[in-house]
Amino acid sequence: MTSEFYKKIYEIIAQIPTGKVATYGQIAILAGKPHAARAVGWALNQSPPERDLPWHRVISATGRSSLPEEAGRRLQHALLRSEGVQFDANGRVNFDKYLWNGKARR
DNA sequence: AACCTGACTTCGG
DNA sequence: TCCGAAGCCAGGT
Repeated sequence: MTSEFYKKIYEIIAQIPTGKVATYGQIAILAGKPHAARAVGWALNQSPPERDLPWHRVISATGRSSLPEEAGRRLQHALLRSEGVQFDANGRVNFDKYLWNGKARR
């Protein structure tokens, strides 16, 4: 749990700017493990609320929400929409517009 | 240590 | 475009 890997993932996700989204794979790469996309999802699933992580800005490579439950997907959709991220008719995000470039701000 | 599971990704049909 | 199989990682049993 308290591994450096997790901390790194949390660090990275915390850097995703408002109005942008990132994929699990992208985060895995930035964390130093290009093929640990699934582990990233795991980390998020186990992430403590007190971290105040913008988990909703993390979506699958297909541009859709990967949450297992309908309610969760709706919430994520709503949160992103409130930040200005638009979804197309198929419920997918336009990466050309909203994909995070991976650069930390500040 | 082996096996299963999951907020993933990629490739082929 | 959609579906299924295979590959990868960390955790839990």
